[in-house]
Amino acid sequence: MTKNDTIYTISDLAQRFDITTRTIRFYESEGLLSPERVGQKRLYSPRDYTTLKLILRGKRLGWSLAESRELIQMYNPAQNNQAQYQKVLERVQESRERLQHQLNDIQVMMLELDEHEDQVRQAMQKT
Amino acid sequence: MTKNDTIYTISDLAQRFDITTRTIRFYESEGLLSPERVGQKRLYSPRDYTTLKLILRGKRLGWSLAESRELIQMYNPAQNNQAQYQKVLERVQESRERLQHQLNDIQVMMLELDEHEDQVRQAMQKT
DNA sequence: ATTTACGTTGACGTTAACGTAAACTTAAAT
DNA sequence: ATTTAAGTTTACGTTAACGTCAACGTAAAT
Repeated sequence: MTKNDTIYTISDLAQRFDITTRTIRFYESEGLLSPERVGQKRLYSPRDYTTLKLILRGKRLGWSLAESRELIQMYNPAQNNQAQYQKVLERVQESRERLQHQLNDIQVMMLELDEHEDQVRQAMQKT
Repeated sequence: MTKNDTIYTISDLAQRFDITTRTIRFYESEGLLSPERVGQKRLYSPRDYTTLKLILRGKRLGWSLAESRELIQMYNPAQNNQAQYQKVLERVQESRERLQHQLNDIQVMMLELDEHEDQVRQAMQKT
């Protein structure tokens, strides 16, 4: 078991993900991140890094911060009994279904783009 | 060439798409729809119907109304010269790339869900 | 004739997701 | 010792995408 103990400052993360520090602090205030503190300063772990990556991926798919928070909590190993585990599995399934729906929407959109490109090309010929 | 001349009232559309009439009027005010008028009343064509479907599909993918408006204009046959056609083709390509990126994000998310489900199931076993 | 149902145009309110600016602290560099 | 750079909290501002009235028009049903 190797432990990756890289540590990021807030501006580190801001640069890497091309967002502002304000955004990162906002996510924390919304309960999506909880970095360590050394005095006043925030210090971010690799775990925080991947959490942030997850949030931004969610944003690109139109997920709200509230939805991403659900996802994050789902990934957090805070469960211990069977009932909790079962709930997590249900949440996983719900997320999968949402993604599947989005995937379908994308395919439809792509088909429409294909058709339209054909039409445009034909119209170009006739000129 | 068969012509589908079905006509919808605003509440027709609202029911079918499970949105409010306010939303439909708002989309019009934002330049996404432009229904016919009979007196004061708005009347929607099959074309308006598919436009609305496109808008809502976009929303499920996190597209802004401004982005959907671009799409809609792209689909509108208002172009006539080669330069215009060429621009449309470029727009089509940009949309495709965005969709492709989103599709990739979805696949990554799904893989992570798979992995996590495995982990949860293993943890359940050990109990 | 008057409910009733559906439509219209303002206009102000709300929420999510930050932006922006002020006032202050702390650590490193000159 | 004091700039300089990065960080902090607090608070008000902004934008997109509608929600929620209010006040009114119109057409069909009783």
